[in-house]
Amino acid sequence: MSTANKRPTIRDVAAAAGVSRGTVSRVLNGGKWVSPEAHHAVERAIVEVGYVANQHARSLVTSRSNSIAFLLTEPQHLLFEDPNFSVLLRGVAEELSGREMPLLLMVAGTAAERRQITRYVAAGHVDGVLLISSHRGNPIVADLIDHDVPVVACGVPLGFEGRVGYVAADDRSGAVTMTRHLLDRGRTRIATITGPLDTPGGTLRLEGYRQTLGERFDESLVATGDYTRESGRLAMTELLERRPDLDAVFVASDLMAAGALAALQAAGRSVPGDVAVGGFDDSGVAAAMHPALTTMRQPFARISSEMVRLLHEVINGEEPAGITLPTSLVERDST
Amino acid sequence: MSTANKRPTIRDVAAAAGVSRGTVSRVLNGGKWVSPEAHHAVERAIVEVGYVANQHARSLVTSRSNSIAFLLTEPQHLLFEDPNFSVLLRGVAEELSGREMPLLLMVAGTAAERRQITRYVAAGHVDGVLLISSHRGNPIVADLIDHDVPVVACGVPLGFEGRVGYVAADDRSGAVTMTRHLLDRGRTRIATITGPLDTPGGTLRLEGYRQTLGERFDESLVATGDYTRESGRLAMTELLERRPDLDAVFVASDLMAAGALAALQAAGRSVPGDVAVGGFDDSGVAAAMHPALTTMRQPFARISSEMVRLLHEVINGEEPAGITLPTSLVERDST
DNA sequence: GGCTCTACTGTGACCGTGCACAGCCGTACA
DNA sequence: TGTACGGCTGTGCACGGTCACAGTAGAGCC
Repeated sequence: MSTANKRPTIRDVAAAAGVSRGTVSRVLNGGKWVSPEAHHAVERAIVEVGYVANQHARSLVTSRSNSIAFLLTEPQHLLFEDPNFSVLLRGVAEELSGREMPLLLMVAGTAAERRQITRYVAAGHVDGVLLISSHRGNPIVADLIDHDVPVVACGVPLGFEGRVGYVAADDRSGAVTMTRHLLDRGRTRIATITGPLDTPGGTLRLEGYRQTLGERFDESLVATGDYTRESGRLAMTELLERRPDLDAVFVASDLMAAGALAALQAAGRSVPGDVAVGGFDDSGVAAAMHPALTTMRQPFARISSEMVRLLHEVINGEEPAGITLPTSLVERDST
Repeated sequence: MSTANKRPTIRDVAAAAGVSRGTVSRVLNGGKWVSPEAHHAVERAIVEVGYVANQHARSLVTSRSNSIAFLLTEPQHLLFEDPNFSVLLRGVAEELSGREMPLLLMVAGTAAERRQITRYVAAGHVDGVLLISSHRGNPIVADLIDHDVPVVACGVPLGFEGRVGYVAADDRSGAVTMTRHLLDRGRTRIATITGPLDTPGGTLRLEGYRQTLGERFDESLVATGDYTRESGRLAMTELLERRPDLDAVFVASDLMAAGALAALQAAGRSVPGDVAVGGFDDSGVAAAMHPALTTMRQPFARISSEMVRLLHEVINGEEPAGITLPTSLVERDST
């Protein structure tokens, strides 16, 4: 429309259909208590005048924004490097596009951003928040809880269990599966590179590993990274120094596994000949590595859709639930 | 607030400050024509009652949403794999958080999504669109132009030049710089792996390469990929078959360069000994490769902020401009 | 015929802002 | 003293919807 005509309103539709505003509104919201003829006339009028509902007017009276936020609270280098965020974001966007609900992206890196976002969200500008936050006791989570904002987290929200809903992969049993897999391959000195221990992926995957090894667990085979590629490289180097006899390593993320692989190759160890390497996530990098990485697949698509579904439940007044989804072993060439 | 109190409105602020709604509104929108005492009283009252403006009510009367959209039109595998999108997205989000403007993420993968997004955007639910679209003649761009939606594209919008604003890295001269760099290194049989030729990064970088080689340009040294890692691997394999004597390759993206590197290593060629490899983007993968990749750095942070700035200009009625930003050579170990 | 009940329709109030307009007051100037 | 004017303030209306409520019409029953 290059003409400066105003956008058609519900009144224009009503006039075109020969009914009242109320009837049009009823058709728009489910169409109950509307006669078939009126229903039909309204629908024809809508396409005829090219009507699109004004979301602001609607939100003003319903005090529902019909939008949700995707809130990132990790330092920015992780967003850059870690493909999991992108995958989740894409999954959520896709899930929401079907419901005609826009997704607002917010990044709470600094304390100032955190305050601003809390204000904005608490003011009711979004109906709920999908939270990507892994570190224990993240203050923005407390802020959101204080303001009664519906929240669903990705991964167990350490320090806020029971107070916010979450969707998580089963980190512990995934680690059990991978550790068993390495044992089955005949490995006896299995090391691990964990994520930060104040994150669920860090602590739960370590627990699964420890629980599987039982008596054989040995502190000297444990190193900790921060989910970056570089930290994986450093941790692997450290492990090789400390325990040159290790013959396998379970790395708590694919990206760190990529770093570990580089360290192993730099040290002249063959994979999987000398050392078997198992990852976690099955993110895009896993299959592209050389050798291709055996890893635990997280069901990201399902995590996305469950997060959206659960958030809608919470928005509609349900108590926040916790959903744990199974992971699966993807065998490739590194074990 | 666990109490069910309603959110404070502009009337509550007016009452608390002992002035009228109009005065509060004036303070909120610039504060002109307000006495210092009134101004001060209103500001105190705002924090006292914890007032946050209702964006929906505001949008309803101003018919401005105070939000913009980040619109992705590429097939989803690119979003997964290509880190450039994430970097841009992060940059834009950061730029906007300073302006207290939310960013809506939309993905137009299918034709249905495209129609839905066009409807939504044309209905005025966002003030403007930051467009990530590279392929020539993308239909959604035509849709947006038809509906007079303010648009700023990332990269020259082939087929719509002059009709939408854009911010782009100087692809052509970046390619010239890299090709010259390879010549300076004493290479004489320099191949190239281009992006799709209906994208600016594909065609302009090829032009810069061709222009620099002049007489020495040879069709048999050109192969085309689609910006994915795998396509880089395939193109490199093809080039090696066709021209086993090549001693350098300029790859139009880092991700394809990663694939090319894998193909070279698989073929037993040393880098940079036998073959020098130059990339484009300086995305996260460049420094992590072995050997670390020499590449042309795109100024992503600046591209983000210029896109936001330019979009605001267009929203405010300025004619859409085109901004071209310089790239810079980052020398590492692959050349 | 009067009553109730169901299925549907129209009307007016209201959501929380911005904005045009009118009004007020004090000062400067004729 | 009257008048014009600039700085500041309050009020009514509009934005485009939803929702509660009242109202209508027909069917079924006594």
